[in-house]
Amino acid sequence: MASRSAAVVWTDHVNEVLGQAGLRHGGARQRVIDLLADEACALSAVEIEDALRVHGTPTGRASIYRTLELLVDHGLVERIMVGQGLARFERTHPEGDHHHHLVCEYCGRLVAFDDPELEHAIDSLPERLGVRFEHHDVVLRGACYDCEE
Amino acid sequence: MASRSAAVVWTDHVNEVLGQAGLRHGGARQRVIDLLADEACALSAVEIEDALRVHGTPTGRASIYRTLELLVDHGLVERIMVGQGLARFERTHPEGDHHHHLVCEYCGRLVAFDDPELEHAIDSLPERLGVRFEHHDVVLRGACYDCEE
DNA sequence: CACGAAAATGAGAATGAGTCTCAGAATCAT
DNA sequence: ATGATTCTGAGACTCATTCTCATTTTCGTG
Repeated sequence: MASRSAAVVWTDHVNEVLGQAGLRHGGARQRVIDLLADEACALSAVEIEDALRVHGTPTGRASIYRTLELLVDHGLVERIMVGQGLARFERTHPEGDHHHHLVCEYCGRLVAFDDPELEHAIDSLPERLGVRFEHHDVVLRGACYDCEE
Repeated sequence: MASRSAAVVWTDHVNEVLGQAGLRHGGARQRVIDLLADEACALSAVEIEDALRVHGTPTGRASIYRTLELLVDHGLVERIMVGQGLARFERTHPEGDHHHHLVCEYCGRLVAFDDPELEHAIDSLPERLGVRFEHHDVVLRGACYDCEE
């Protein structure tokens, strides 16, 4: 059996989760899902709106935001606050691996990284501090590889 | 010699740093500084604007944002992005100690915490990943002590 | 297949934090 | 006291995001 691409795996997973949640199909939602499936990097809602318009299928802003919120609520997409009131959205792996981001202050790019030591420090925080939390954002602001002088 | 309060120490430090930077005095700026000195918890720009108006000294929004940016640039105040495009501002200790925040998703409160293991993991990130960064935000979203069920 | 209740959609108005402009007021070295 | 420079603030503006509500689509059921 040929191995299927990560995009297809993710799309199937999304449709399964949303189907189990009792949601109906809809054109706008599927368009956003398909776009996120094809894009590896994090998109903003505005970029999604523009991409769909350019692709020839203008889609209402409200539907885009609704879909993104729905996907975030179901853990299918991660919302990354990159500052200045702008959010970017990126599909998550069904396996639940986790990574963080560096926002380059020079070129604006978003660089994902993964660090077991950091992850361990965060995971063990609840017991050390006695707090409970569902989500955590770690955003570094600095220079990406290309913008190092 | 009587020990002076943290607020006074901070205010003196701010005025010294700004004086060395060759800035002149100004009423609006001093009002924002005094308010931040008296408030231990993180304030948003809107809260500062409201507090000054209620205190009987309405202050222009532009001056408030200018002052906050100035203080952040000089490392005297920390900008905390609590999500939804809202920033909160909190004075830093001159000694440069560092802490992070938990945003309570139930009551909206901001709880500061301090954790050496997490701090170490972050501090050692640049050499492990080969990136350079100036700032980092760690924001947890969950339940504060009071909102635990 | 047709019906209709419930869900999805989208155009555009509304919101709200933050930014910008620019004319007038305040500061301070001389 | 002077005047170059800095500070201030009213309000217009930006722009991502949210809201409204009338219309369209979906899909289980008769």
